[in-house]
Amino acid sequence: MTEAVAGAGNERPARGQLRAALIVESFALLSEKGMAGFSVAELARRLKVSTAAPYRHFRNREALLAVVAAQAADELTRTMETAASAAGPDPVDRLAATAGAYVRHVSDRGAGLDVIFARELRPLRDADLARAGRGLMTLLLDLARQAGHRDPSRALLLLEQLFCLAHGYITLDAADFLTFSRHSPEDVATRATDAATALLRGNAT
Amino acid sequence: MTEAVAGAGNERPARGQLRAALIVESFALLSEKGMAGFSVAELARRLKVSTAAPYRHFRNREALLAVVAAQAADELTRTMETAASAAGPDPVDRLAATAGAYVRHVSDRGAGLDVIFARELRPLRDADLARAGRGLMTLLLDLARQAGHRDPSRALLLLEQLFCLAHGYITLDAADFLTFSRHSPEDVATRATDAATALLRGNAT
DNA sequence: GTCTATAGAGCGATAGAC
DNA sequence: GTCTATCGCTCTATAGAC
Repeated sequence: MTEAVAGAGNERPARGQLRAALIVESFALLSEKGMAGFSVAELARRLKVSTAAPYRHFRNREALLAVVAAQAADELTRTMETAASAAGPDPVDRLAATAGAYVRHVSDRGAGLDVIFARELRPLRDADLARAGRGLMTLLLDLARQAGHRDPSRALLLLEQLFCLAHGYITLDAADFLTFSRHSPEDVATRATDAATALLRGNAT
Repeated sequence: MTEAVAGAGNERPARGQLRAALIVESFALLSEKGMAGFSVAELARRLKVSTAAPYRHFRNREALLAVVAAQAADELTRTMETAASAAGPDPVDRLAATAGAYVRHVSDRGAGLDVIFARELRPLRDADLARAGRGLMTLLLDLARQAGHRDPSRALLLLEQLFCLAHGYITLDAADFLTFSRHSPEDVATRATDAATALLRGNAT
Protein backbone atom coordinates (compact mmCIF):
# COMPACT_ATOMS: atom_id res chain seq x y z
CA MET A 1 0.00 0.00 0.00
CA THR A 2 2.97 2.28 0.34
CA GLU A 3 3.60 1.48 -3.30
CA ALA A 4 0.33 3.18 -4.17
CA VAL A 5 1.96 6.36 -3.01
CA ALA A 6 5.57 6.07 -4.00
CA GLY A 7 5.46 3.51 -6.79
CA ALA A 8 7.52 0.36 -6.82
CA GLY A 9 9.90 1.65 -9.47
CA ASN A 10 9.70 5.21 -8.18
CA GLU A 11 7.11 6.42 -10.60
CA ARG A 12 6.36 10.05 -10.25
CA PRO A 13 3.72 10.42 -7.53
CA ALA A 14 0.20 11.57 -8.44
CA ARG A 15 -0.59 15.23 -7.89
CA GLY A 16 -1.27 16.01 -4.27
CA GLN A 17 0.59 12.90 -3.14
CA LEU A 18 4.07 14.34 -3.11
CA ARG A 19 4.21 15.02 0.60
CA ALA A 20 3.40 11.43 1.46
CA ALA A 21 5.73 10.10 -1.22
CA LEU A 22 8.59 12.21 0.12
CA ILE A 23 8.24 10.64 3.54
CA VAL A 24 8.05 7.13 2.14
CA GLU A 25 11.08 7.59 -0.05
CA SER A 26 13.03 9.26 2.75
CA PHE A 27 13.19 5.94 4.57
CA ALA A 28 14.67 4.24 1.51
CA LEU A 29 17.23 7.00 1.12
CA LEU A 30 18.16 6.98 4.80
CA SER A 31 18.54 3.24 4.62
CA GLU A 32 21.03 3.53 1.78
CA LYS A 33 22.96 6.67 2.66
CA GLY A 34 22.39 7.28 6.34
CA MET A 35 21.57 10.59 7.89
CA ALA A 36 24.73 12.38 6.76
CA GLY A 37 24.24 11.25 3.18
CA PHE A 38 20.59 12.22 3.07
CA SER A 39 19.81 15.03 0.63
CA VAL A 40 16.59 16.66 -0.46
CA ALA A 41 17.92 17.00 -3.99
CA GLU A 42 18.55 13.27 -4.29
CA LEU A 43 15.10 12.59 -2.90
CA ALA A 44 13.49 14.81 -5.52
CA ARG A 45 15.48 13.14 -8.27
CA ARG A 46 14.26 9.71 -7.20
CA LEU A 47 10.66 10.86 -7.27
CA LYS A 48 11.19 12.54 -10.62
CA VAL A 49 10.16 15.97 -9.43
CA SER A 50 12.10 19.22 -9.43
CA THR A 51 14.41 20.02 -6.56
CA ALA A 52 12.11 22.89 -5.62
CA ALA A 53 8.99 20.75 -5.20
CA PRO A 54 9.79 19.32 -1.75
CA TYR A 55 10.06 22.83 -0.33
CA ARG A 56 6.34 23.36 -1.02
CA HIS A 57 5.68 20.73 1.63
CA PHE A 58 8.50 21.19 4.12
CA ARG A 59 10.18 24.37 5.21
CA ASN A 60 13.60 22.81 4.92
CA ARG A 61 15.60 19.62 5.13
CA GLU A 62 15.39 19.44 8.90
CA ALA A 63 11.63 19.83 9.02
CA LEU A 64 11.28 16.90 6.64
CA LEU A 65 13.68 14.80 8.68
CA ALA A 66 11.80 15.63 11.87
CA VAL A 67 8.58 14.24 10.42
CA VAL A 68 10.42 11.15 9.22
CA ALA A 69 12.07 10.72 12.63
CA ALA A 70 8.72 10.97 14.43
CA GLN A 71 7.23 8.34 12.16
CA ALA A 72 10.31 6.17 12.65
CA ALA A 73 9.85 6.36 16.42
CA ASP A 74 6.19 5.39 16.14
CA GLU A 75 6.99 2.47 13.84
CA LEU A 76 9.77 1.32 16.09
CA THR A 77 7.54 1.44 19.14
CA ARG A 78 4.92 -0.73 17.44
CA THR A 79 7.50 -3.21 16.11
CA MET A 80 9.03 -3.62 19.55
CA GLU A 81 5.68 -4.00 21.27
CA THR A 82 4.83 -6.76 18.82
CA ALA A 83 8.21 -8.46 19.24
CA ALA A 84 7.91 -8.34 23.02
CA SER A 85 4.45 -9.87 22.93
CA ALA A 86 5.53 -12.62 20.56
CA ALA A 87 8.50 -13.50 22.75
CA GLY A 88 6.34 -15.02 25.47
CA PRO A 89 5.99 -14.36 29.18
CA ASP A 90 9.63 -14.33 30.37
CA PRO A 91 10.53 -10.65 30.75
CA VAL A 92 14.19 -11.31 29.95
CA ASP A 93 13.27 -13.04 26.70
CA ARG A 94 11.03 -10.12 25.93
CA LEU A 95 13.82 -7.58 26.37
CA ALA A 96 16.23 -9.62 24.28
CA ALA A 97 13.62 -9.95 21.54
CA THR A 98 13.17 -6.20 21.62
CA ALA A 99 16.86 -5.67 20.95
CA GLY A 100 16.77 -8.13 18.06
CA ALA A 101 13.67 -6.49 16.65
CA TYR A 102 15.44 -3.15 16.82
CA VAL A 103 18.28 -4.42 14.66
CA ARG A 104 15.91 -6.03 12.18
CA HIS A 105 13.70 -2.98 11.95
CA VAL A 106 16.48 -0.43 11.55
CA SER A 107 18.40 -2.47 9.02
CA ASP A 108 15.14 -2.57 7.10
CA ARG A 109 13.95 1.01 7.50
CA GLY A 110 17.19 2.90 7.96
CA ALA A 111 16.08 5.10 10.84
CA GLY A 112 16.97 4.19 14.41
CA LEU A 113 17.85 5.95 17.63
CA ASP A 114 20.50 8.00 15.87
CA VAL A 115 17.84 9.60 13.68
CA ILE A 116 15.08 9.80 16.29
CA PHE A 117 17.31 11.49 18.85
CA ALA A 118 19.62 13.20 16.38
CA ARG A 119 21.47 16.22 17.66
CA GLU A 120 20.67 18.27 14.60
CA LEU A 121 16.90 17.83 15.05
CA ARG A 122 16.94 18.82 18.70
CA PRO A 123 16.91 22.63 18.13
CA LEU A 124 13.63 22.31 16.22
CA ARG A 125 11.82 21.36 19.42
CA ASP A 126 9.27 19.58 17.26
CA ALA A 127 6.29 18.59 19.41
CA ASP A 128 5.39 15.48 17.45
CA LEU A 129 8.93 14.18 17.42
CA ALA A 130 9.22 14.77 21.15
CA ARG A 131 5.98 12.90 21.74
CA ALA A 132 7.08 9.94 19.60
CA GLY A 133 10.47 9.81 21.29
CA ARG A 134 8.90 9.81 24.73
CA GLY A 135 6.51 7.04 23.67
CA LEU A 136 9.43 4.88 22.63
CA MET A 137 11.33 5.45 25.86
CA THR A 138 8.21 4.78 27.90
CA LEU A 139 7.76 1.39 26.31
CA LEU A 140 11.39 0.49 26.89
CA LEU A 141 11.41 1.60 30.51
CA ASP A 142 8.25 -0.41 31.05
CA LEU A 143 9.84 -3.55 29.64
CA ALA A 144 12.93 -3.01 31.80
CA ARG A 145 10.75 -2.55 34.86
CA GLN A 146 8.94 -5.80 34.15
CA ALA A 147 12.32 -7.52 33.96
CA GLY A 148 12.82 -6.69 37.61
CA HIS A 149 14.65 -3.39 37.35
CA ARG A 150 12.32 -1.35 39.51
CA ASP A 151 14.81 1.41 40.16
CA PRO A 152 14.36 3.72 37.13
CA SER A 153 17.96 4.82 36.99
CA ARG A 154 19.12 1.19 37.10
CA ALA A 155 16.59 0.38 34.39
CA LEU A 156 17.93 3.21 32.27
CA LEU A 157 21.47 1.88 32.57
CA LEU A 158 20.32 -1.58 31.49
CA LEU A 159 18.49 -0.16 28.47
CA GLU A 160 21.55 1.85 27.63
CA GLN A 161 23.65 -1.31 27.60
CA LEU A 162 21.10 -3.17 25.55
CA PHE A 163 20.63 -0.56 22.87
CA CYS A 164 24.26 0.42 22.63
CA LEU A 165 24.80 -3.24 21.85
CA ALA A 166 22.00 -3.41 19.29
CA HIS A 167 22.95 -0.13 17.69
CA GLY A 168 26.57 -1.20 17.51
CA TYR A 169 25.53 -4.20 15.45
CA ILE A 170 23.76 -1.92 13.01
CA THR A 171 26.60 0.57 12.78
CA LEU A 172 29.39 -1.93 12.33
CA ASP A 173 27.30 -3.93 9.90
CA ALA A 174 26.75 -0.79 7.84
CA ALA A 175 30.49 -0.15 7.94
CA ASP A 176 30.98 -3.68 6.60
CA PHE A 177 32.88 -4.73 9.68
CA LEU A 178 30.78 -7.84 10.18
CA THR A 179 31.45 -9.06 6.65
CA PHE A 180 33.60 -11.88 8.02
CA SER A 181 30.76 -14.11 9.05
CA ARG A 182 27.77 -12.32 7.65
CA HIS A 183 25.22 -14.07 5.53
CA SER A 184 22.04 -11.99 5.60
CA PRO A 185 20.48 -9.06 7.47
CA GLU A 186 18.43 -11.59 9.37
CA ASP A 187 21.67 -13.23 10.45
CA VAL A 188 22.87 -10.00 12.02
CA ALA A 189 19.59 -9.66 13.93
CA THR A 190 19.94 -13.20 15.24
CA ARG A 191 23.47 -12.60 16.45
CA ALA A 192 22.38 -9.36 18.08
CA THR A 193 19.59 -11.19 19.89
CA ASP A 194 22.05 -13.78 21.16
CA ALA A 195 24.36 -11.05 22.37
CA ALA A 196 21.48 -9.30 24.11
CA THR A 197 20.53 -12.51 25.86
CA ALA A 198 24.08 -12.94 27.12
CA LEU A 199 24.19 -9.34 28.28
CA LEU A 200 20.96 -9.72 30.22
CA ARG A 201 22.14 -12.99 31.73
CA GLY A 202 25.31 -11.25 32.86
CA ASN A 203 23.30 -8.47 34.48
CA ALA A 204 21.04 -10.85 36.35
CA THR A 205 23.73 -12.48 38.44
CA MET B 1 55.77 16.30 20.49
CA THR B 2 52.86 16.28 18.11
CA GLU B 3 52.56 19.96 18.92
CA ALA B 4 55.99 20.50 17.49
CA VAL B 5 54.52 19.50 14.17
CA ALA B 6 51.01 20.87 14.16
CA GLY B 7 51.23 23.66 16.67
CA ALA B 8 48.94 23.93 19.67
CA GLY B 9 46.91 26.78 18.16
CA ASN B 10 47.21 25.42 14.66
CA GLU B 11 50.08 27.57 13.57
CA ARG B 12 51.05 27.08 10.03
CA PRO B 13 53.45 24.12 9.90
CA ALA B 14 57.11 24.66 8.99
CA ARG B 15 58.08 23.97 5.41
CA GLY B 16 58.47 20.30 4.75
CA GLN B 17 56.31 19.41 7.72
CA LEU B 18 52.96 19.67 6.04
CA ARG B 19 52.50 15.98 5.42
CA ALA B 20 52.96 15.12 9.07
CA ALA B 21 50.80 18.02 10.18
CA LEU B 22 47.99 16.91 7.87
CA ILE B 23 47.90 13.51 9.53
CA VAL B 24 47.98 14.97 13.02
CA GLU B 25 45.20 17.42 12.30
CA SER B 26 43.12 14.77 10.54
CA PHE B 27 42.54 13.05 13.86
CA ALA B 28 41.22 16.27 15.38
CA LEU B 29 38.93 16.83 12.42
CA LEU B 30 37.66 13.24 12.44
CA SER B 31 37.02 13.54 16.14
CA GLU B 32 34.84 16.59 15.62
CA LYS B 33 33.08 15.83 12.36
CA GLY B 34 33.35 12.10 11.86
CA MET B 35 34.27 10.41 8.63
CA ALA B 36 31.37 11.78 6.60
CA GLY B 37 32.10 15.32 7.70
CA PHE B 38 35.81 15.08 7.01
CA SER B 39 37.02 17.39 4.25
CA VAL B 40 40.44 18.14 2.83
CA ALA B 41 39.47 21.77 2.33
CA GLU B 42 38.61 22.21 5.99
CA LEU B 43 41.85 20.51 6.95
CA ALA B 44 43.86 22.93 4.82
CA ARG B 45 42.02 25.89 6.31
CA ARG B 46 42.88 24.77 9.83
CA LEU B 47 46.55 24.50 8.95
CA LYS B 48 46.45 27.85 7.19
CA VAL B 49 47.63 26.49 3.87
CA SER B 50 45.95 26.61 0.47
CA THR B 51 43.42 23.96 -0.48
CA ALA B 52 45.82 22.73 -3.14
CA ALA B 53 48.71 22.06 -0.76
CA PRO B 54 47.50 18.73 0.66
CA TYR B 55 47.36 17.26 -2.84
CA ARG B 56 51.14 17.60 -3.10
CA HIS B 57 51.39 14.97 -0.37
CA PHE B 58 48.39 12.74 -1.01
CA ARG B 59 46.86 11.74 -4.29
CA ASN B 60 43.36 12.37 -2.99
CA ARG B 61 41.12 12.42 0.05
CA GLU B 62 40.97 8.64 0.29
CA ALA B 63 44.74 8.18 0.18
CA LEU B 64 45.08 10.59 3.09
CA LEU B 65 42.36 8.81 5.05
CA ALA B 66 43.99 5.45 4.41
CA VAL B 67 47.23 6.63 6.03
CA VAL B 68 45.27 8.06 8.95
CA ALA B 69 43.29 4.83 9.31
CA ALA B 70 46.46 2.74 9.34
CA GLN B 71 47.95 4.91 12.04
CA ALA B 72 44.67 4.75 13.97
CA ALA B 73 44.82 0.95 13.88
CA ASP B 74 48.40 0.94 15.13
CA GLU B 75 47.59 3.36 17.96
CA LEU B 76 44.55 1.38 18.92
CA THR B 77 46.52 -1.85 19.03
CA ARG B 78 49.06 -0.31 21.35
CA THR B 79 46.46 1.27 23.60
CA MET B 80 44.62 -2.01 23.96
CA GLU B 81 47.76 -3.99 24.62
CA THR B 82 48.60 -1.57 27.41
CA ALA B 83 45.08 -1.66 28.85
CA ALA B 84 45.05 -5.45 28.82
CA SER B 85 48.39 -5.61 30.60
CA ALA B 86 47.30 -3.11 33.22
CA ALA B 87 44.10 -5.03 33.91
CA GLY B 88 45.87 -7.88 35.64
CA PRO B 89 45.97 -11.60 35.06
CA ASP B 90 42.27 -12.50 34.76
CA PRO B 91 41.63 -12.89 31.02
CA VAL B 92 38.00 -11.77 31.38
CA ASP B 93 39.06 -8.56 33.11
CA ARG B 94 41.59 -8.05 30.37
CA LEU B 95 38.98 -8.32 27.64
CA ALA B 96 36.60 -5.99 29.45
CA ALA B 97 39.39 -3.47 29.94
CA THR B 98 40.12 -3.66 26.24
CA ALA B 99 36.55 -2.69 25.40
CA GLY B 100 36.69 0.22 27.82
CA ALA B 101 40.02 1.33 26.41
CA TYR B 102 38.50 1.24 22.94
CA VAL B 103 35.76 3.65 23.96
CA ARG B 104 38.20 5.96 25.70
CA HIS B 105 40.65 5.93 22.84
CA VAL B 106 38.12 6.51 20.07
CA SER B 107 36.29 9.26 21.90
CA ASP B 108 39.68 10.88 22.23
CA ARG B 109 41.11 10.30 18.78
CA GLY B 110 38.00 10.09 16.64
CA ALA B 111 39.03 7.08 14.57
CA GLY B 112 37.75 3.62 15.45
CA LEU B 113 36.75 0.44 13.69
CA ASP B 114 34.42 2.38 11.41
CA VAL B 115 37.38 4.31 10.00
CA ILE B 116 39.90 1.47 10.04
CA PHE B 117 37.59 -0.92 8.23
CA ALA B 118 35.66 1.70 6.29
CA ARG B 119 33.94 0.53 3.17
CA GLU B 120 35.17 3.48 1.12
CA LEU B 121 38.82 2.71 1.87
CA ARG B 122 38.54 -0.95 0.95
CA PRO B 123 38.91 -0.47 -2.85
CA LEU B 124 42.32 1.14 -2.32
CA ARG B 125 43.74 -2.17 -1.18
CA ASP B 126 46.33 -0.22 0.75
CA ALA B 127 49.02 -2.60 2.00
CA ASP B 128 49.86 -0.66 5.15
CA LEU B 129 46.24 -0.28 6.18
CA ALA B 130 45.68 -4.00 5.63
CA ARG B 131 48.71 -4.81 7.77
CA ALA B 132 47.57 -2.53 10.58
CA GLY B 133 44.04 -3.91 10.48
CA ARG B 134 45.33 -7.47 10.65
CA GLY B 135 47.57 -6.54 13.59
CA LEU B 136 44.59 -5.22 15.49
CA MET B 137 42.49 -8.30 14.82
CA THR B 138 45.36 -10.58 15.76
CA LEU B 139 45.67 -8.94 19.16
CA LEU B 140 41.96 -9.19 19.79
CA LEU B 141 41.72 -12.82 18.74
CA ASP B 142 44.65 -13.58 20.99
CA LEU B 143 42.94 -11.98 23.99
CA ALA B 144 39.75 -13.90 23.23
CA ARG B 145 41.71 -17.14 22.99
CA GLN B 146 43.29 -16.50 26.36
CA ALA B 147 39.83 -16.02 27.81
CA GLY B 148 39.10 -19.63 27.00
CA HIS B 149 37.57 -19.29 23.57
CA ARG B 150 39.85 -21.66 21.75
CA ASP B 151 37.55 -22.17 18.80
CA PRO B 152 38.45 -19.26 16.49
CA SER B 153 34.95 -18.84 15.10
CA ARG B 154 33.52 -18.80 18.64
CA ALA B 155 36.17 -16.26 19.60
CA LEU B 156 35.24 -14.12 16.64
CA LEU B 157 31.61 -14.09 17.70
CA LEU B 158 32.57 -13.02 21.21
CA LEU B 159 34.73 -10.21 19.89
CA GLU B 160 31.92 -9.16 17.64
CA GLN B 161 29.59 -8.89 20.62
CA LEU B 162 32.15 -7.01 22.65
CA PHE B 163 33.03 -4.43 20.03
CA CYS B 164 29.54 -3.91 18.76
CA LEU B 165 28.78 -3.03 22.36
CA ALA B 166 31.75 -0.70 22.72
CA HIS B 167 31.19 0.91 19.35
CA GLY B 168 27.52 1.40 20.14
CA TYR B 169 28.50 3.43 23.18
CA ILE B 170 30.63 5.67 21.01
CA THR B 171 28.03 6.09 18.31
CA LEU B 172 25.08 6.79 20.58
CA ASP B 173 27.20 9.09 22.70
CA ALA B 174 28.15 11.05 19.59
CA ALA B 175 24.46 11.21 18.66
CA ASP B 176 23.82 12.65 22.13
CA PHE B 177 21.59 9.75 23.07
CA LEU B 178 23.41 9.16 26.33
CA THR B 179 22.90 12.74 27.43
CA PHE B 180 20.43 11.61 30.11
CA SER B 181 23.02 10.41 32.54
CA ARG B 182 26.23 11.53 30.97
CA HIS B 183 28.80 13.50 32.85
CA SER B 184 32.11 13.11 31.05
CA PRO B 185 33.77 11.07 28.29
CA GLU B 186 35.47 9.07 31.01
CA ASP B 187 32.04 8.28 32.40
CA VAL B 188 30.97 6.75 29.11
CA ALA B 189 34.09 4.59 29.07
CA THR B 190 33.37 3.39 32.57
CA ARG B 191 29.82 2.44 31.73
CA ALA B 192 31.01 0.65 28.60
CA THR B 193 33.49 -1.33 30.67
CA ASP B 194 30.73 -2.33 33.09
CA ALA B 195 28.55 -3.42 30.20
CA ALA B 196 31.41 -5.41 28.69
CA THR B 197 31.96 -7.17 32.00
CA ALA B 198 28.29 -8.14 32.17
CA LEU B 199 28.37 -9.37 28.59
CA LEU B 200 31.40 -11.54 29.26
CA ARG B 201 29.87 -12.88 32.44
CA GLY B 202 26.74 -13.80 30.47
CA ASN B 203 28.81 -15.62 27.87
CA ALA B 204 30.72 -17.63 30.43
CA THR B 205 27.73 -19.50 31.84
C1' DG C 1 1.33 22.42 -6.71
C1' DT C 2 4.78 21.97 -9.77
C1' DC C 3 8.05 23.88 -12.96
C1' DT C 4 12.50 26.43 -14.62
C1' DA C 5 16.14 29.12 -13.33
C1' DT C 6 19.20 30.85 -10.28
C1' DA C 7 21.91 32.48 -6.18
C1' DG C 8 25.28 31.17 -3.00
C1' DA C 9 28.03 27.93 -0.62
C1' DG C 10 31.30 23.98 0.00
C1' DC C 11 34.02 20.39 -1.79
C1' DG C 12 37.54 17.61 -4.76
C1' DA C 13 40.86 18.18 -7.77
C1' DT C 14 43.97 20.34 -11.39
C1' DA C 15 46.94 23.97 -14.04
C1' DG C 16 50.38 26.96 -13.98
C1' DA C 17 53.10 30.76 -11.61
C1' DC C 18 56.80 31.31 -8.33
C1' DG D 1 56.59 22.83 -1.95
C1' DT D 2 53.36 26.19 -1.80
C1' DC D 3 50.47 29.68 -3.95
C1' DT D 4 46.45 31.68 -6.77
C1' DA D 5 42.94 30.72 -9.72
C1' DT D 6 39.74 27.92 -11.61
C1' DC D 7 36.68 24.02 -13.24
C1' DG D 8 32.94 21.03 -12.35
C1' DC D 9 30.10 19.08 -9.25
C1' DT D 10 26.42 18.77 -5.44
C1' DC D 11 23.74 20.77 -2.22
C1' DT D 12 20.09 24.12 0.15
C1' DA D 13 16.89 27.32 -0.70
C1' DT D 14 14.32 31.10 -3.14
C1' DA D 15 11.89 33.79 -7.04
C1' DG D 16 8.79 33.91 -10.39
C1' DA D 17 6.26 31.64 -14.41
C1' DC D 18 2.43 28.55 -15.33
